[in-house]
Amino acid sequence: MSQVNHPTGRARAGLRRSLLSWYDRSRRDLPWRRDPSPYRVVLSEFLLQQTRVDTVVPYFERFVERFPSIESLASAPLDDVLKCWEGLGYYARARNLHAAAREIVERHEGKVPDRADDLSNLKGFGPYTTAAVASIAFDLPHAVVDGNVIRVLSRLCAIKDDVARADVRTRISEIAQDLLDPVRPGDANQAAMELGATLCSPRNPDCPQCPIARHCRGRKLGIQTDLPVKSKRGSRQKRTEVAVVLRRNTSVLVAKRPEEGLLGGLWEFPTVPVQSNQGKKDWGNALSDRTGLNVSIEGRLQTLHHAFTHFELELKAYEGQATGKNLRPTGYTEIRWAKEADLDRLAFSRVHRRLADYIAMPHQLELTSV
DNA sequence: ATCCGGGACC
DNA sequence: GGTCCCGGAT
Repeated sequence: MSQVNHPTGRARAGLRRSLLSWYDRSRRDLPWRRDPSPYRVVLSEFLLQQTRVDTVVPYFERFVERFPSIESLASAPLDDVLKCWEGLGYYARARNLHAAAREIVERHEGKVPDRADDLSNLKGFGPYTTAAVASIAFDLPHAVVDGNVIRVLSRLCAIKDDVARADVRTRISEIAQDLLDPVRPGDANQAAMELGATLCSPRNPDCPQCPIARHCRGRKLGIQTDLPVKSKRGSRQKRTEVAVVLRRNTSVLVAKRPEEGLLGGLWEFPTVPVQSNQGKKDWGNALSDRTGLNVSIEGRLQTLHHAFTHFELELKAYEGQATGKNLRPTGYTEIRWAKEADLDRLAFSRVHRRLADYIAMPHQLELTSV
């Protein structure tokens, strides 16, 4: 059952040539492609983990402006990096990027290592990012395997097995490595991903425009839109939390989440999980425990919805009153009264940023927010 | 309203 | 295989 069903010999040479010449004609003009210095490649690849190009571009521009070099990134406080990352999601990536920059400065004289095994020892460098940086920054022949490549190759080779399986992933990696153009590995990798991101899209692949359509077994069999086969993700559970906006003069109470775990290191309005049989009294008690103040819940502001990977959050925001002086965070690393005008300086998750924007100007936002 | 796509790390 | 987010498509 190990028959070769990907292009070899002259077909492989033709496929490489068609893919690269399509890429040379059609590649998107992206900021990190204009100057693919190792630092810019590293930065772009971290930003691109789990995130689309269009979303990343403005973040990339802000990052290179704010942190123009590895050294400037390494010497910055993590809070500054998180602030720059705010709204992008998967905040562990920001922590990993920051840690990797520090490792590069401390152990590699500030130079991004130009060998795959050194790269893979850096924080946040998994198989994909290692191969991407090695090939794009240093022209080393390591094939990348990301979601785009999996889609392109499962179609090209008509792989009908569940791509969640480890053995199927291994097979796809081997095919990617075998097909990789050894002369221009960085461009060949980017070409494969670009093809997946543009023409070979998940729902409506534009096969007539595809430079390698004549090699594609999936298309020949008419099953391209059924590939790749992946096990379905289960339905997401729902969670409900209550957040409280506590004011004192022109300040608002905000708290910082622990560095590890969900939304690690981000600020938020004090929040507690709630059960359906609880009321304002219970929420106030829980928020008192969390903050060290004596909290009572008053009027409802808004209910916000937010989707995480494996649950959906319903966040009920209330105004409240607090008495007491001593702030004692529980389950937070820090808690403080912040001037409303200073909320912009702190890194919030999307959902708490929306709440912050709402309390700053409720009249502009109350009609449009959910 | 719901689903889907996208890597690292444990 | 579970934990980590958000935007865009449907």
